[in-house]
Amino acid sequence: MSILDQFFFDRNTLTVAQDLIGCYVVHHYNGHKLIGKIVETEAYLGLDDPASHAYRGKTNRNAPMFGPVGHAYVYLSYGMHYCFNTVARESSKAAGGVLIRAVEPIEGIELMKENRKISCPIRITNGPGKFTQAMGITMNHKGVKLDPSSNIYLLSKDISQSFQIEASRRIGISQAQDALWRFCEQGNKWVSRR
DNA sequence: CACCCGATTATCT
DNA sequence: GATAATCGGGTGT
Repeated sequence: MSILDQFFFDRNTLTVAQDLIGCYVVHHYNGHKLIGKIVETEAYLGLDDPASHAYRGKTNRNAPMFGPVGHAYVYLSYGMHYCFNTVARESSKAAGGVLIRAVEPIEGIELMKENRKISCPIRITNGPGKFTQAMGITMNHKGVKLDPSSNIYLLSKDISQSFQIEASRRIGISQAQDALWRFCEQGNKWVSRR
């Protein structure tokens, strides 16, 4: 497995969103190593995607989506939950990112459970605000480079693993609802809805 | 399982 | 004042 670098993220946002399925989020956190396998993503484009935070241009909130690829865009959702995106787009585009919607816990599950303060095991990481809370991702990560020097980074998928990717409509949006820009590992029980 | 609703705050109208 | 890339607890079927 190798660290995903700028060359991985410097591609079409939809391509990256699909390629991220099966890859790993690693967070070195309070002396622990937390790892989750990505099982669900959504692509958000730039000025051409009405559902994207970047649609109306650059603001203080969405600035990372217009910044260098391979960095994190974290925002506060509904006043209480953090959502984590990787900035990804081809160089001709102004903005773009991939929302990580769900991961499968791989390492550090006990700490993830503590962070979530919830008993139902499947609900630890099966949603965009759930997995960030489980893995200790906060607004402190907004704009940081995804690299071991930042304590948060992504690893490539295990090529010995085989799975199908399913495309569907993005969840929770009121604009551009027909685009099939949500990608899930088919049949994985950690996907946010079944 | 389905639907309903309150929590809580940055951003936009 | 309304909305939002959400979540969990409640009630009813």
